[in-house]
Amino acid sequence: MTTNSKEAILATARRIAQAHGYGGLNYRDLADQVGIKAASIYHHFPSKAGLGAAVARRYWEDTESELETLLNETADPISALREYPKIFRRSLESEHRLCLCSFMSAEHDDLPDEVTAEVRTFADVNIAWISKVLVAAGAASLDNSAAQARAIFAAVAGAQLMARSRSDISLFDTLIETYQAKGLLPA
Amino acid sequence: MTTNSKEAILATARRIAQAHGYGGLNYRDLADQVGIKAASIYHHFPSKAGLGAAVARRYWEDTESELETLLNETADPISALREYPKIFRRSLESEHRLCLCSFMSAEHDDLPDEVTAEVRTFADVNIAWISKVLVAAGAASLDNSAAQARAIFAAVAGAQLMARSRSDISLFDTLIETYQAKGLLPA
DNA sequence: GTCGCCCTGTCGAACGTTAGATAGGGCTTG
DNA sequence: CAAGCCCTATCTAACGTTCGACAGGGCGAC
Repeated sequence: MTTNSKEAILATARRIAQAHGYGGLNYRDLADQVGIKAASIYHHFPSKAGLGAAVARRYWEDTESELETLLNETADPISALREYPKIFRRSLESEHRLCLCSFMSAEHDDLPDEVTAEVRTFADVNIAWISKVLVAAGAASLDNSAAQARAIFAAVAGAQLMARSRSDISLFDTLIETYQAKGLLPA
Repeated sequence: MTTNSKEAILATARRIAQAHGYGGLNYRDLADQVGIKAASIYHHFPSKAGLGAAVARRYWEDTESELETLLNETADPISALREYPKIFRRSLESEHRLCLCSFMSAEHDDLPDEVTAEVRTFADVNIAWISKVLVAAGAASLDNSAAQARAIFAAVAGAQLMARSRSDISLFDTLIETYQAKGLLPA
């Protein structure tokens, strides 16, 4: 039961932040959901800014390994790219949650610098992966793969945001299908 | 000077909400920027939920007339569509502000119902306009124009969100260019 | 072995600040 | 005078944060 609290705090804070943002994350609700008291959180995370940064860092670390697993376990790069939007879909499936990076991007002006840095890294990780897979699939050249990767990332994030605002996962699916029909994503 | 306060409150609240969201909008800062006292706002808006709804409603009303003007003053529908992303670009230009609808979509779970309804209408207004112009331009058929319009709206909103998180307007421009290159937007 | 010490994890209680909201009074305009 | 508008003053609730304390385990000194 010792170090489990720290992991439980991280996981729960991530869930809350995906639904309510950094500003909507508060120590009392977080502590309640973890099953400890608010003051106890300070033993593991000395400030909200540090907690937010730790949550965001863990978020992109998890995403990074998830993306690598996806690439390794998929037959070819094109199939991996086809599966990519499902990562965002899964957030919607479980409690209408948003990509942490999207929410925190909106909150950009009110975020501590250490949090902003981790949010930026999340986008970097995604873009680097998409870019790499695009090149491997022969769907983009080296000099324009980054631009295409950014477009894919922004479009998928926008689709998730819109689907969430309508509480309609099928809207996310049709948006992705339209992107595919237009050639922004591989069909 | 009578009704000017109400308009000033609306305009200032809109600016604040575009930068900090509904949750980041508070009566004291709003009153300070308007040049009155916080309690005075209650004379015009009896609750924060009502204020938020009024701001969002005014936002889509302004956008609706702006879109009609754009369509009327542009030579052809295709040109109007090409100009469409510039509406989102202008928000970025003035103080890195986000589309109010995007910010409030992220905050969806914490929004009063009356605010959510207005946010939804903003998206509806945009999609209806894009859909109409797509058909007029012959760029989409009647039965799939709505899907394409939704994809355009979501992608442009995503581009704005991403550009803002990097504080880089040129990133927005290159994202739009990539959308155009892919045929999601008319080139 | 056991005593004393420190470290870890958690807690209750309170801090100062700020949130939205209210009551009541005083201008100004017609 | 009455209505519209804005004020001062205040409230309750919630925020992040701090503090002192307590339980339990590990560990070296005696």
